[in-house]
Amino acid sequence: MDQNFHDTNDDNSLKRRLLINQNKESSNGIHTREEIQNIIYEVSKGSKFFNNEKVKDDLSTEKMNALIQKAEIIKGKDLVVERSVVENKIKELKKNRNLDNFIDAFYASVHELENPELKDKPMAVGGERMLCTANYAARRYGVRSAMPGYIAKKLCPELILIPVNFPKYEAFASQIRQIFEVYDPNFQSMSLDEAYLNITGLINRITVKKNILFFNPDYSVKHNMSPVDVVNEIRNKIYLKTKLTASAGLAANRFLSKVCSDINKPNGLYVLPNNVEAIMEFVHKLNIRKVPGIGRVLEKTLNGLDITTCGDILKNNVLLYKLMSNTTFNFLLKRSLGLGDVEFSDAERKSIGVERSFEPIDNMELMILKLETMSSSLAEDLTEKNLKGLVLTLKLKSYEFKLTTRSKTLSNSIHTFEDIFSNSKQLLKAEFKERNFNLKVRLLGLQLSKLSSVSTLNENDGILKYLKRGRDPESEDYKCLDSTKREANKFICPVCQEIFTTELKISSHIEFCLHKSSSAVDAFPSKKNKCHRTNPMTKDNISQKSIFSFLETKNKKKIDKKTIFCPICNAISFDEENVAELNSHIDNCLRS
DNA sequence: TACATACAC
DNA sequence: TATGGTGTATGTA
Ligand SMILES: [Mg+2]
Ligand SMILES: [Mg+2]
Repeated sequence: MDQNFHDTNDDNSLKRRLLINQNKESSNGIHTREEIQNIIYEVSKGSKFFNNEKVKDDLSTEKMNALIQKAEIIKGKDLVVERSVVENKIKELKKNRNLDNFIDAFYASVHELENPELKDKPMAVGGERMLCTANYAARRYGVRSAMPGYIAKKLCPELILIPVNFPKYEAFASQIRQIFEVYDPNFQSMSLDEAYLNITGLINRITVKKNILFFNPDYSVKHNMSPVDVVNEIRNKIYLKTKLTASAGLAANRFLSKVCSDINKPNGLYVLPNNVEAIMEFVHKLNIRKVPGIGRVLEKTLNGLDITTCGDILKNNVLLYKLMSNTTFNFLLKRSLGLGDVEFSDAERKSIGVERSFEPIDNMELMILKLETMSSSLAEDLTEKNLKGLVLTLKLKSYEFKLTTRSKTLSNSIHTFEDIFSNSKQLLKAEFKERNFNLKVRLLGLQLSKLSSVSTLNENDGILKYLKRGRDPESEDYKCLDSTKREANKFICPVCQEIFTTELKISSHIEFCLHKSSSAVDAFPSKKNKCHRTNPMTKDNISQKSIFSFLETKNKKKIDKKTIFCPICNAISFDEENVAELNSHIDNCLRS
């Protein structure tokens, strides 16, 4: 067990908190981890930032200790029912495991874009106040992205700082995306330097170029390519085109492939075979912090319960079931079984905003000037994306790093500079008054949410006449959708019900969907019941005719519903088809 | 609905 | 001297 989290006397917990991005251990480091930790701690000590981190860390320690106490009580109990509920969940998850997909996670080493002469010298991109990335020579010293440059220099006095050149990185990223597009038109880029590709269909029989499908029934035979061959072909093309190296992970879902892509950095590939034994062995010893979605706080909490690996999660599943929220438990359980989330594409934007840090100011007129600039910038972004928003949020960070947000729902959606500026001024003035005109901030931000589109599209064009446009909250057909979102310009695939934002995208998608089989997806739909994406490219071809009959039956309500009573309280009943709701109820019933 | 917190990149 | 900006999800009241 990690003693650090139980002992706050020498600030070990805080030290670890300050050690951002350091969890990725550098193999041949100059300093030990403890040395790095102490240097950062000593340099930071006493600053406003440090003091705020201390407050937050103490709060999270308190919460963790409360949870540990609760755990002690639970451990003494006989949890027969809970155990069986969890076992059933596991059974269900295992039943739905999908090992048919080949998901590829890429990470491009963009820091290699800088001067080749600097390759062997410690170099970081960014400034004295903040770094974006660092080369491997610098990482050996403990220099990491998201670290202030001046602290990095304490770790590595000879560190060379290179100013960021965003357009340059974007240009290279765009080149790489052009390569990705050929292999998976629905690839997801997570940032400039990271992306996921689903190459399953490519392995089977289909290839795509510029949104046009090419069917190659004997693709894999003709080219004799394995998934690994495809990944290496992509990495090679990236290198030839950009001279950048890329590391990659290949596995059955995004969670696993992402973790894998981190193993052979830089310029390497790690393959996790698509079989249950290999996957279970892999996650058994996987450190929880490596799991996307587990950050420093959840790591600390779980460590407090003696949980450090995904194997520990599985071992303690009944305890976690009682201790964590439903959502968190389901998430953890899935990861401990090597399962990812259902894949979505084209998730709609939910907010758009802008924020800026500056030398702390306490003068309202100066703050209004900042708001003016940001309102203008936000209005520009909204125009570009054709959006308007109903809720305006003002974000303030005090000179002591305390965060506050103030929001209001407007009578109408807004998108112009004038509307944003005047409403943000009102929010700021109200806050000033609220604080008796004592307000000193180092950051201001504006955000619009509850977005809708300004323009409209003709829904009777092309394939759209077969689709439902927008979302009708009254309609049973859209039961799987979140009824709170009612914006226009959503195109819903009639086959798998996936949502798209443009006609082009859905037309392309439907082509895929028409050829999918009924194979299982990775795990089950998330709590929000967003529409899942089945494997779009698999073996069984479905004829055009059968698809349209499928379309028709899809809209018919089911009859002959059976009723099931909650086995715990026996008081509430559910429809047979509403298994998710029943499960959720049982969870709450057991927890209370 | 409003706000805070956690997380990714 | 000095610790980012953009966006999503979730818990709580
Ligand atoms: Mg993590
Ligand atoms: Mg990145």
